Amino acid sequence: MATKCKEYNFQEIEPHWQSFWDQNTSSRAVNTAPGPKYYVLDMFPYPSGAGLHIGHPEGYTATDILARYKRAKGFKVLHPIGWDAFGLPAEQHAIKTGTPPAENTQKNIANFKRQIKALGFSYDWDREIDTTDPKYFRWTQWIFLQLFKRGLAYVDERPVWWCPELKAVLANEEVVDGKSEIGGHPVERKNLRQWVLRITAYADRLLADLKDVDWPDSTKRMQESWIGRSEGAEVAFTLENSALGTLKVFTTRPDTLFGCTYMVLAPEHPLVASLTLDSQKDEVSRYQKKAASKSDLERTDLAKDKSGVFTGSYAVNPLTGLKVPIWVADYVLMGYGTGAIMAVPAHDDRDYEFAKQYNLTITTVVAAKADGIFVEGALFTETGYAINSSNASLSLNGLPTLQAKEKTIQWLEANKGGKRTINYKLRDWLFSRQRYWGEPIPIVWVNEADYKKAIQLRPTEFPANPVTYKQNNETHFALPLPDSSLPLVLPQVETYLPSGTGESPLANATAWLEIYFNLKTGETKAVSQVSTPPTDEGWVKGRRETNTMPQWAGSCWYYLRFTDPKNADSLASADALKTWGVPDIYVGGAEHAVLHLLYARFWHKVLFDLGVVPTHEPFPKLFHQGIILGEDGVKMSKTRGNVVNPDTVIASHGTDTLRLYLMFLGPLEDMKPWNPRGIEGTHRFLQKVWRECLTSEGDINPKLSDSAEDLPEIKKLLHETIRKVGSDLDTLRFNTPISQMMILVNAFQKADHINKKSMLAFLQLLAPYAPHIAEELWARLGGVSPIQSASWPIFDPSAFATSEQKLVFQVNGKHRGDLMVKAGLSQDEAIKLAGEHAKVGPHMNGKTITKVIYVPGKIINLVVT
RNA sequence: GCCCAGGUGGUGGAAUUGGUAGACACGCAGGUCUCAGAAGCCUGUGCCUUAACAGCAUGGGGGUUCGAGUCCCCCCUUGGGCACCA
Repeated sequence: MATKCKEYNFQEIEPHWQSFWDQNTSSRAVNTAPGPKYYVLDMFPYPSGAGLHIGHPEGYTATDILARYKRAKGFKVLHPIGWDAFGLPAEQHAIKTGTPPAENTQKNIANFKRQIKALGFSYDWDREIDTTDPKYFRWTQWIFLQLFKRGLAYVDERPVWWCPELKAVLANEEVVDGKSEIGGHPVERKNLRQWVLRITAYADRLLADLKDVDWPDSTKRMQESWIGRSEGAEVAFTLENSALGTLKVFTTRPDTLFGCTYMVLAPEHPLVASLTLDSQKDEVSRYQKKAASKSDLERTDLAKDKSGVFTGSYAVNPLTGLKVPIWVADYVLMGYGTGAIMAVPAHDDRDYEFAKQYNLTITTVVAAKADGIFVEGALFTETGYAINSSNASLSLNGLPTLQAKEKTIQWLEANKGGKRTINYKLRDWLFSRQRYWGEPIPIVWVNEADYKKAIQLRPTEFPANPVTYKQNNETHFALPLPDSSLPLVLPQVETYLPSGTGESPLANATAWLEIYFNLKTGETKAVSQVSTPPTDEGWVKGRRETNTMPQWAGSCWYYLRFTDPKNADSLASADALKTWGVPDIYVGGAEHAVLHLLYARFWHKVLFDLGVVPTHEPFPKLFHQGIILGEDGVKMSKTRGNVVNPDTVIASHGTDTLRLYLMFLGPLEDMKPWNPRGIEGTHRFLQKVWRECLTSEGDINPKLSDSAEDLPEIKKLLHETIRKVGSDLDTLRFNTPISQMMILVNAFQKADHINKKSMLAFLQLLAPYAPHIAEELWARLGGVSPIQSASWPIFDPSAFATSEQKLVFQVNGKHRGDLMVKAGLSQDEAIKLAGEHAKVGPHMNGKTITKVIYVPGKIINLVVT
């Protein structure tokens, strides 16, 4: 039932239809519904305390348009939303106020939900998910255990930001200019025990499978360079002190091995201590200390000047047999390759710069041309031809770089001096946070004897190699919780402040932390509440993991949960996954181009290997909406005071106007400034639509006729509009259909009568963009609600045919005039008309036509001299 | 430094992929209606000059073509990403 508004009263109309859609479950996705499926997904938001800003509804409007369009086209549509609700701000708020983060998070979710509902998005609210809900994160924990079982999760000492003053580990964003964000205290790097996921094991597949997804090229390229695959060789250099074994390096240019005149170790390299001669000890350890105090950022920031110290030791170049000095320098990173390099100063900028600084030998072994002419001691980093590169058993001279590489690798492999290797920039994923507000990691630490007992009882749940760490000479073994004891929920704590030892606040939740654990049943008892330890078989004593998961965890698989959000037996049923699969389109900001999308792909591939999901990629098609800038052309921010709140716009102009305007602003993918004045244009458009349908008394406009045929121009325009709206939506162009609809309505306005069916068809085209007004007018003109259940209009190509076409005249390529001509005009007739044309003729007078280019119905170009 | 995407009126943007540059809208100016205003409607609006024609114009310069915003080369510039990855 429509409202009875006389004027376009959006404040009445919008809530009215929102509750109608709610009651009619218009946007519910039904697994068993007929028709092809269409799964359209937004990147779900983090429900911050600040509420929605105008950037959220931009992407959400686009996906809502697609959802409504596809429903009208007969698809069964899955269009869900949820909350990525673990996160640092909630924790910081909890520390400040003492309110449990869960409480504040729920408050923020309620506010986000209210705002999103006011925008009229057709989400299936029955499928709403919340990553902090134990029913949800039970499966996040389950996936973690699958990773653990497959040896893809391990613990390692990793450096984190540590603030001695606050006695807390800080996240990157909590460190500003080397000081803690809170209080401005100095921070340092400190090694702490961390969980790490072995994403590098999937590096090759994460790279190769990019070819199978339809993503923006820039995003693919970012992932490619993040993974950073490079081919080369590992070369083992014999050390002068043979007791120390060999020094292994990675190089992408094995062909330049003859030109290696020194070597460099990263300051953290394990061989530094043993390679440093006594005479150099002081200098080297001073250098190491200096390097350690610098953060990664500083080390790369101060990259202009190279620095390093000589260890006093030498290695032997396997090809030249010459002694090469071994240096320590922080331009070599421990985290990449082997943490040591062979330096070829003649053919690498960094080595060249370093060699110049410390007067090291520079030997040229590659020349630009095959004739071997080169400038001694110059830098040449490109590929070319090998020179000065031969010994008794190998000669590369004259070979182009590519072949020289191959030949060197073969020689190395034959002489056991090295091997072909592939290296990745990608590092394993640091997966733990020393925080309260995250998914608890479902691990209990036990001693070796108890671990062995556990393996006997539950042999399938353990990785091939136990995950352990050592503390105070005691080795702790990671014992996974059995499935039956998930979810492992967060305990209530008295304070959300960090424990002070570098562990999370969970380290203070003694009753939760120190437990007796039954290996068979998963049952637990708090040590503090048991006077005598249980002695029955299966009980062991353990300490829970105090780290929690990072915020990425919950967002790594949420798109799967939407297919079956209430399932208590699995993360989603095979049937639901088969019905809905993965999103047909995924829309979100480009700021997640690397991390979220890479992590989600990694988990998806693991789940694929486990047989849980049927596809090897989670997001076959991805689209990034651009950022909406403030009125001043700068990114919106509270401090600048240029933030636009959707609530304000909805109150003043209505959500239909807002949605339409967000799309009208420009291509979805572009970065574009918000212009508060422009919104009037789309609002006027909707008012014009209203007036064309209804009189000022709210009755059907008498110019709408049940019987009278439209004029051919109107008919043509309507069908062109049907075609354009459809084809543009299919190619994700959301701005141009609006212009076309405006052109149509301008024509409606000028016509003295319109066939009512034409107006109804137009309302269907408008409905995905401005669903409330379209629904209202549709009902007032006698349509059956909801409008999306009426099948999408089909355009009739015969309506495009006209007897007259506009022909453009050009003389020597310059536009000189145009004329409506009959269809099928011959070239000779066209030339004749050109000569007679008042504006075209004079340009031809007294000249000879030497060439004619005629595109019938479009253009004729006369070349004259 | 390297990689990527852009640069079109006063403003946001359009241009069927080599065929009328500036659609559609904002803004502005004039008109109509009105006692007056608002809303609506009509007209105009790239630049320069003009009575008019013409000329110029898609960041700049060159090229290909009958014809270039669109294709090619060089340069400038804005934004994004990476950054001692051997």
